[in-house]
Amino acid sequence: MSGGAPTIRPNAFRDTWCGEVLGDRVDSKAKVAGWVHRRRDHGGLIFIDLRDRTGIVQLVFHPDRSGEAFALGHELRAEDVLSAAGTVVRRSEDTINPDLPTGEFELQVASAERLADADTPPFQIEGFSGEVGEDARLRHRYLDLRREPMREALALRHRVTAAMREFLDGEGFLDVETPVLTRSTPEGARDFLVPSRLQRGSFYALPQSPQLFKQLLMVAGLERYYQIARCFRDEDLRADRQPDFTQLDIEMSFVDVDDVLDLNERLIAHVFERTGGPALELPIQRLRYDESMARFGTDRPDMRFGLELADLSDAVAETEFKVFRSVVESGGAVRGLNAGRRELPRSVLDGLITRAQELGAKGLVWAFREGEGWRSPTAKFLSESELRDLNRRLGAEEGDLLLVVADRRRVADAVLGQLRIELAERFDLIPAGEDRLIWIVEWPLLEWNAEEERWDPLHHPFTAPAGEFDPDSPGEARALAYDLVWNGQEMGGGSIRIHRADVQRALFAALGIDEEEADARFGFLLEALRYGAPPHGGIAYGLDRIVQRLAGADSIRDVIAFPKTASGIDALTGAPAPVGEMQLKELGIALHRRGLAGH
RNA sequence: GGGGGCGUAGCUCAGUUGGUUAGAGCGCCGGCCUGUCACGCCGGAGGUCGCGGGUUCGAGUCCCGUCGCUCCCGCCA
Repeated sequence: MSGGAPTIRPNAFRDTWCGEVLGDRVDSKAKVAGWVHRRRDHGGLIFIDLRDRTGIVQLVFHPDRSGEAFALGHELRAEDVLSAAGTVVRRSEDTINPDLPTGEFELQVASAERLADADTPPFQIEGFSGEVGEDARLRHRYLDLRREPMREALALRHRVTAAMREFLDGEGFLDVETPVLTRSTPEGARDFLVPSRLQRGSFYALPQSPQLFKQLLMVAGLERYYQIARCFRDEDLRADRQPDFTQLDIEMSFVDVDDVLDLNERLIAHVFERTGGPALELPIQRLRYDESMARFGTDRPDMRFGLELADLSDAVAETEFKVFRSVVESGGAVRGLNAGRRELPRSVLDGLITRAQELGAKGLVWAFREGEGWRSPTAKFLSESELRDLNRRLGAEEGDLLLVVADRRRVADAVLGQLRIELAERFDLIPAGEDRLIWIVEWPLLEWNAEEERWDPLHHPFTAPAGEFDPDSPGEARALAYDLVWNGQEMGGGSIRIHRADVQRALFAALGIDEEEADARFGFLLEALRYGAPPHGGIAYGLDRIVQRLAGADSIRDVIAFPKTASGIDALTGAPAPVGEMQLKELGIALHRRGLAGH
C-alpha cells in the first residue's frame, strides 16, 4: 500500500492495521478492524480473514478462549464489518500461509464486535476467478473498489499525482485553482453548459481545459503554475475518453521549447521512478511531425516496432496503371508498407482489403515480392522497371508481403498507419515489456478544413508560430508545439503561446475570426496581452491515461474511482437525471416535449 | 449519427438442425466438521432466457422492433 501504513491512534475500534500483524507484535495484544474477507468454519474452530486497506490477517476463533466471540464468529458473513481484539501469535511451521504477507502470524481472538451486518454483495469481492461485468461493478462501485486491483489502481493514481506535486513543488511551481464555472474556451470540443439562474438565458461552460486562465496567470506574473485540473468535453466516450477527466496542467514564463521539454522530461522521469514506471533515458527522442507522418502515417507513432511506410508516388507517376497514375496526377499519394516475409491465405489478404476500405481507402493492393517482380493480381498492370523500383523503395526481399494504398495523402497515411499497428499485433512484432516515449515536434500551425473551407488550428488558436507568421501562406507556418507519445498513445501536448496581442489578432484573422468576434469572445485575453505578457508556454497531460498505462489497465475507467459508462451515464447515481419543473422555471428553461423523458 | 459484439440463476457462463420439467461452477441458505487459508463433506433454495411483437403444433434457439452494456468509426487531443 501507498506510503506504508499510517499511524493509528488507538480507540475502541482498533489499535493495529491488519497488514501490520507481524513478528514484532508476537505475544502482544492487538485490536484490528475491517471487513470479513472469508470465513472458514470448521465447526469447533473458525478462521476469519479480516481485510482492511493495508492487507489481510487471519483471525482464529477458539471456543475455549471466548465462547461469546466464537458464537459471533459462527454468524459472521462476507463483508460484515468487524472489530476483534486478542493476542498476536506465531503460527506453527505447518500452518504458515506463504501467500499472505502476514501469513506467519495470526490473531487469537479474545473478544469481537460486529460493527455492521452486511447483506450478501451482488458480486463476489474475492475468491472468484472470473471477470465480473463492468455494468455490475459500476452500479456498486463502492464494492468494486474493495477489490485488490482497484484499490491498487487508486493507490497508484495517488502516487502519480503525489510525485507530480512533489517534483513541481521542488521546481517552484504554484498550484493555482481556476474556475469550473467559466466561459466557453474553444478547444474544438462541444461544451457542457450550465444555465445561470442570476443571469437568465446565459450559460456557464465547464472548462475543456484551463488554457486561457493559465495564460492569464502568466500575465499576472505567477511565472510557474500547475494544477491537477478537472476538464470536461461533451463528446462520445471511448475506452480512453471520459466526459470529465483530469489533466496535469502546467504553464511557465520566459521559456522556449527546450526549456519546457527539459523540465517535462525530468518530471516524467521522476513520476516513473516514484511509481514503478519504465526507466527513461533522457533526453527523450524527438521526431518532427512531417517525419512522423512520412514514416508512420500518424502523429502519434508507436516506435516499438518497424513496418515503416514508404512513398511510392514518384515510382508510379507515369505508370500505365490508371488507379495509381490518376491519384498521383490529382495530387494524391501512393503509399506502401513492407510487412515482411509472410505467408497469408487469400482470405486474410481479402480481409486486409476490407479493413482498408473500412478505414476509408477505396482499395488496397497486396503483393508478394517474387524474383524482380510481384506475385499479385495487380502485377500485370505494372511494368518490369516499375516493379523493380517499387521493390527497391519498399526494401522488399523475396517473399515479403507488400501493401499499397493510393489515395489522398491523408487517407493513405491514416489507412496504412492503422494497418501497420494491426499487422504488428497480428504478427506479434511488439516486444513485451518495452516502452518508447517520443516527442512529436514542429507541427504545422494550421490545417485546411476542406468542408468548412477555412484554416483550423492543429492544437488551439493560442499556439505560437515558429518565427514570423505570414498570413499569405498560412499552410507553411510551423507551430512551437509538442506532443508526448507513449507507445503510440498521446499522453500530453502543449506549446509556446502567443504573448503579443497583434500576433494573436493576426492568427484569429487567419482562422476567419473577424475583429468583432475576436473581441466578443476573447477580448479579455487580447486586452490582457496588451498589459505586458511574458513569453510563456506549457503543457497538459491526460492524467487518467498516464495512470492507465502505468497500471497496465485496458480502460481509463479502471483508474477512475467513479467513471461514466460508454453512454455517459453514472451507473451508480443515475446521472444525468431529469429535474423538477420548479428548478427549470427558476432557470427560465422550457424543455421540448420530446426531451422530457418519462413526463 | 453509423458499424460490430454481448444480454440465460446473485456472479461468470453452457444450452446441438426449433422439441419433454432450461443446466454447470462460484456465491447464497441449512446440517456436519478443532488447523483451515479459493477449507472439506451432505442437503436445499434460486429463472419474466433484457423487453415488445411475429412465424410455428411448439421459440432461450428463427424474424422484426426496442432497451441496456461494450468496442470501433464519425466526433474528440
